[in-house]
This record gives sequence, structure tokens and C-alpha cells, in this order.
Amino acid sequence: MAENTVGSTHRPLRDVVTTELRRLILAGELNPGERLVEDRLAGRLGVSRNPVREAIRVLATEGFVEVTPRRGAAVARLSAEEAGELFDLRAALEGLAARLAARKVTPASRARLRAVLDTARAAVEDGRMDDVADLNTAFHAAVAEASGNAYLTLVIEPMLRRAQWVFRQTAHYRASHSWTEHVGLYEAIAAGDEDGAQAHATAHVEAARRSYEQDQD
Amino acid sequence: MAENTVGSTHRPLRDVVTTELRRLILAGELNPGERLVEDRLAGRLGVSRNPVREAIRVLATEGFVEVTPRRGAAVARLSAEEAGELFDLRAALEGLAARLAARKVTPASRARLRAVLDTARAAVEDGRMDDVADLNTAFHAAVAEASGNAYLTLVIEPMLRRAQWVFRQTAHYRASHSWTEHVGLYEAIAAGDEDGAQAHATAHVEAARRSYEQDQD
DNA sequence: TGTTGGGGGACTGTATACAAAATCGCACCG
DNA sequence: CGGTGCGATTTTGTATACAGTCCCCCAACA
Repeated sequence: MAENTVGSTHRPLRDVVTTELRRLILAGELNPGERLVEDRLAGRLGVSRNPVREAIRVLATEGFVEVTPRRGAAVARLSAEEAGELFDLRAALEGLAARLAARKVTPASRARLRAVLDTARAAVEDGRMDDVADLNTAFHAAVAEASGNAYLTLVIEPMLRRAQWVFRQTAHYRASHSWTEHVGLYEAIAAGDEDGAQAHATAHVEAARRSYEQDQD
Repeated sequence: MAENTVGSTHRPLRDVVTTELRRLILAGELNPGERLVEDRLAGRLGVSRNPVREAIRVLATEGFVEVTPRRGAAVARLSAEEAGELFDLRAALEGLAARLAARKVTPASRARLRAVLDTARAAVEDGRMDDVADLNTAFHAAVAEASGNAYLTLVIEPMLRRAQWVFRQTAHYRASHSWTEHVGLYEAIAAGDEDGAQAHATAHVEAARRSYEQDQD
């Protein structure tokens, strides 16, 4: 029963396509409003239409694309208004995630969070800003995971990617500032301080909101 | 083949199948852990495997089914633990939705909420308990919609259905009690009382949690 | 009796084919 | 000159076909 090397051949194309389409959207190579023609995407990615269709359904329920019956899918447009709405949601969900993470903190989750922080610090120092944005999302995802709430994690992850998307569309990324706040959040979680963790998380999101809104002016 | 017998309109089969599978799961006709064999479902619903596959992807990202690559999909099992987790999430999200609904309340949203309340009261008086459960979900969904936050609505709806699912698995439905609380929530929203609305919503969820946990004993 | 290995059936993954609907261009009519 | 209807093309929706993999059963052997 030759165990294969992890994944490469066994990862369904549909997952590859989903990830790739999401990347294309997040990276801005597919612009909001742009139509997603199944045939063309299939050709571009070298697969048949079927995996593409399944990927589109997934991205639709995640909110990255909008599909109209018989008229196909298009990259979702996010209005300034929707961007603002997203911050309300983040504050609530990430606050909850931080509180639960603090409540249930374990040596393992502590180590995991610190690992992301360290990797990110290195990236900031090297000025690899693309990596920093991804690591930012990874840190927040790690907090969600540390909450031990499976459904919360399921909901938070697409939301984080969507938030990252919003940010990408606004000029810069307030990287260093963001990471000092992360450290504070990490310490509260590591100390098992529920109230502190929640407060740090919501404050962090609100700071991001202010930064975002300033850019809009 | 397989002309659209289910929906008289031009509604894509994939949507019909998604809704129908969700219904089967929520109604308990498909039990947690039960495998979802594409062929069989396709035969049962009188369609080909393709719409079924797309429906399964959607239900997977909503958390109703779990799919393992090359091994297919199965109805998600929800442990008692996960049920508890769900209440945390509901408290946070529905609290937020109630607050925003109160902030942005309009005559239209007020009317919409009251309409659901009235329909529900009639159903309670007639003892149509199946309808009551659906109307309960509908009321909470209406609150989410009244928040005017599109992404919040997108996230809340599957969560509500999931919560309804959890309840179905516990014996009874604490219908009448629940609806007095709804009236309180409605009044706070209608009055534009943000703090009151949020408080009502979270208290309502916590009451539901206690009722649920008592059943478990 | 327990283990191993292989064969066959069952099911998923992916591609291709065909049908139906929407869109666009263009001629024709007012 | 603008609107309208019709056909060709594009694109989605659905079905079918085939290949690859997993799994279970059972027989052979230690």
C-alpha cells in the first residue's frame, strides 16, 4: 500500500482551481465586475469546465463572486459601503475568537501563534510586504483556530480573505503598526485574559477601520 | 431528459437540488454521518450527478456536509460541543445584527419584521409547530436583512439554518416563550434602541442555550 | 487464527457532448 | 433617424462517458 507523497497527485483539481481563482481575485488579476466565463477559465487553467463550475459555486457562497442564473458569474464588486460593513463583522467575530482563544489557550496554540508572529516579524524587517499581508491573514486565522470553535473558523476564514481583498484595493498596508497590535493580542491570549483579548482584537479591527477610512479621504 | 419537474420556472436544477438536500438534512431524512453518494442522490432526485456535485460543494462551504477527497461527502455530525459553539457565534452575530438593525431601522424593515411576527403568532395559536420553526428562522433572517449589512446576512443565514438543525435534534421547541422574546427584540429595533436591541438578541440566544442544555441532561 | 495480498465492485474525479437560453448585430420597418 | 424583430453566436445548464482510486471481501499462507 505505497503511501504516496503528501498530496500532489491526490489533490482534486476542483480544489486547485478554487484556490487559484481566489488568488487571481485577491491579487487583482481579475477585477471586480469582470465576468467569469467558464470556457475561458477552463482553457486558461488547462482543465475542463466541471472543476471550474464547482469552484465558482464555492466562491459564490464565500461571497467572492456573484452568480446570476443563466447569465453566469462575475467577480463581486465591493462598494465602499460594503467595506465598512465588513469591519463591523470583523470586530464582532474576531473579538469573539480572541475571547475564546484566551479561554481555551494551550501550549500548542500559544506556540502556533508565536510562530506566525515570528515569521511575520522577519518578513516585515525584510520588507517583503506581499508576504506580510498573507501572514496577517494567517495570524488572524490562527487566532480563530485557537478558539477551538470549528464553525467560527469556517466562517472567519473567507471573511479574512475578503478583508485582505478590501485592503489590497486601498493604497498601502499599515504593516508595522499592525504587528505591534498583534503582539498585544497574542500576549493577552497567552495569558488567558479573556476580556483583554477581546478588547485587543476589537481595538485592532477598529484601528484598521480608521486607517482604511483615512485612505478614502 | 429529466425535464424540470420540480420547479415550473427556469430555476436551475442545481439550486433546486441544493435547497432539497438542505431540506432533507434539516428534516432529518438524511442523518448525520450518512454518506451522500452522488449517484444515488441523483437517481432519487431524478437529475444527473452534476447538479448534485455542485450542491454538495455549496453545502460543504456552509458546513452541512463534510467532504473528504476521493472518499465523498457525508452529512456533518454535530457534536454536543459544536452545538454549544454555535450559541457563542449566534450571540455575537445576532447581537450585531440587532444593533445595526436598530441603527438603520426604516418603515419598510419595521413592517417586514412585524409581518413575520404576526404570521408566527397565528402559527403558534394554530399549533402548526413545523411552520413555527421555519418562521423563527425567518424572523432572525429578517433582522439580519434589516441590518443592511449584505455580508453579515450572507454569513448569518446558513448559521441560522444550522441552529435550527441543532434544535430539531433536541426534543421540543420552546415556541411560545421564544416569541415573547422576539416581540421585545422587535420593539427595541423599531424604537431604534441599539443597546436594547443587542441586549435582547444576545439574551434571547442565551435563553435558547440554557433551554438546549437543560434538554441534554 | 491472524495476516496479507489481490481481484472485483462501487464511487469519485474529470472530460466531453448536447440542449436551451441569452446576447449581439443587423436588416427592416415605422 | 430610431426602434424592433429575427437569426447567428456565445455561454450556461444538464447529461453522459470514461478513467482512476478506494474499499471490502475472501482466499491463501504462516
